[in-house]
Amino acid sequence: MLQKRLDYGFSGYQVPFIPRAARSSRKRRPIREKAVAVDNQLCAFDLLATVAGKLLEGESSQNLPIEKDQLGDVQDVVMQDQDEGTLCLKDELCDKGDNEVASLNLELGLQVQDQGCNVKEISVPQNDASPAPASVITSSHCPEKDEYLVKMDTNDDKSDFCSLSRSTEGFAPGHTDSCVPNVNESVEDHDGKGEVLSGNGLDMHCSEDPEFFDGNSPAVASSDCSIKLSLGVDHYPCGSLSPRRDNNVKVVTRDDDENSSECTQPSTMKPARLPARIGDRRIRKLLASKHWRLASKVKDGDHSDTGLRCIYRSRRTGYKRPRSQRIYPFKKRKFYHYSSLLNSDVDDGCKGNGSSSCDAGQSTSFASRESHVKLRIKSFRVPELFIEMPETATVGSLKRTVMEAVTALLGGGLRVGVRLQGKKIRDDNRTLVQSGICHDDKVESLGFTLEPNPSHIGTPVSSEDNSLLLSTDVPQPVSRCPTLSVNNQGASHDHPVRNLGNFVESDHDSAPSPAEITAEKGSVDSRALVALPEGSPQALAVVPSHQKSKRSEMAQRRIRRPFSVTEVESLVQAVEKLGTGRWRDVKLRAFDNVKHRTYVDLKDKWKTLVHTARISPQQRRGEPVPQELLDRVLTAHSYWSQQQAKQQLKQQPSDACLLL
DNA sequence: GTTAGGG
DNA sequence: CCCTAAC
Repeated sequence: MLQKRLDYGFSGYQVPFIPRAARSSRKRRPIREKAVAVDNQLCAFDLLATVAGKLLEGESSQNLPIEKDQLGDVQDVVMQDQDEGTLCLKDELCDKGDNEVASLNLELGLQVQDQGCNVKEISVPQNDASPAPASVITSSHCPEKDEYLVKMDTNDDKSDFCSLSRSTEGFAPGHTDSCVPNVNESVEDHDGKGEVLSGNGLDMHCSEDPEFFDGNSPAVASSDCSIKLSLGVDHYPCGSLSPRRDNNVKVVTRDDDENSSECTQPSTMKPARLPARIGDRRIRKLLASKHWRLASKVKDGDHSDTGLRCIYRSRRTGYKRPRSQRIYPFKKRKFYHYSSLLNSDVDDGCKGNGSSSCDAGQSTSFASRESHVKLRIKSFRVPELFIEMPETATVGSLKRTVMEAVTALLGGGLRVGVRLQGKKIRDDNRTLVQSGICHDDKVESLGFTLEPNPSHIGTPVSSEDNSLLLSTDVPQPVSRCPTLSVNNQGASHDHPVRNLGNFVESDHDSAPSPAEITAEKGSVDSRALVALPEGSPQALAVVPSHQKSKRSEMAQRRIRRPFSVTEVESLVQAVEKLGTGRWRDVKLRAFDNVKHRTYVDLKDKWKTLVHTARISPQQRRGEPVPQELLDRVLTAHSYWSQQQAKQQLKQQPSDACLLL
């Protein structure tokens, strides 16, 4: 049966939780128009592209000028009226009545090297709670003409999946203007009418209705790989698309942890060759389980777009969390735009045919002839970024921050993982044939993931500019724009007990680093790349987008700041002295100058320390705490527990007396 | 505002 | 870390 991919909404790279300008201010500039212009004229070079491209050329991102036209979408939303770093975020972005959050949208073409690797999409999941690592989802059975085909010699065990041949592209320029598919239509298509979402069937149109894009109307979009085409690079005519469109990487924001593939612009890039991260900014992913939970309820209950909802559900059986509420017109537009392109191209292929026939054609076309394996990387998923900045930060710094966040993410030690039928292929020396990556049936379940590179994890991050610290807890425009104050390192108080001097700058130490992000994502990467089984309903990705402001309405969750060993040491020492139950004193004693550690935090930490000390070392996670410390924890805990018991025993009699 | 404990 | 009850 024909599967179609219905995707909803995310065709952009979003950096959530940056307060967005209020509607009023947004109106000042016709975002939509601008976005369209940018889209159609293809003049908005991806920031990402810029980063990656420049980086590939050896330039330091620090010196990367972010031109306006390169940041089309970003500035449309956030950087209004700004002239390089003079506008206060606070003024324009934070102190607004509506709680909407801004989204930095990076979505442009990535014009990197001509590597022949087909990166169809980079999606940035929104949901941090789903630590889905970057992932590449590939599918080889149904390349469209605008895709790159990964062609590999099955005997070449040294093959880099990026060094592959690529197919030509053939975008019809005329399609660039039509981008919004009719939702219902798409739904029907998916329902198995076997009609390929293409040219006519996919009569997309650009809706100029802002509301349409405002996240209130679910929309659909792209054809999935399930649309079978006969393969072969040769089949496809050279693209007439503008050069800019070529080698396009789409950055898509997603907040689900589900694997999904999306058809977007073909592109090339060298994911693994990006330089090391820029580590001096705090980037952090936000864990907000409760928010998501809440949003989830809303999603399930409030959506009346039945059709879409159905699809949504059927598509995402393992769905756990709501997608982003922050969907913006331009993003969708672009997305649809891409979709239409792709879909229209499908026409030329085996239109309306089931997958089987095409698959067969494919397998014979290359496998038997050249013993090559052609892979199509349908989607790259890059972990989401959360950025937090002080409201007083300048727009210029915001730009730099975003730049660095993206750079850090892309360049910060990502490696490629290969999965076949859900199983990780670890042996790099095996040939494709040996690994079973040679028959199309297998290739279908082949997936690539962008995984955190172990060698990069733990890269120390330091910041010399506190005003630019990135962190994650800023959904709320004003209330919590963190005051990342510069800790006065020299201000050691004359406390009776040592006030861990190194805690003073603990904002640095414990602030999340890009490495942390990747690490966290990686911890769950096993789910990240499950190749989409053909015909599986998950080919659909329709996302309701109503919960737009649900999250922003809630107080944001603080960033997670794991206790360092030093902090634990200090905590233990204080508790040994003061005992449990006097957390305020503990705080004052040992963490007085550490703002982000409240006495509740200390109490919680002690709780977990006790627990940690009781479990086997194998069960422990995170930075290992020296056993010596854990022993002290247990000792102190038991001691003070006894003391408390005694206290109560003492009081008991008196209480009895009082009662009498 | 603190403390304690569940989530 | 969050949330809350209880103090």
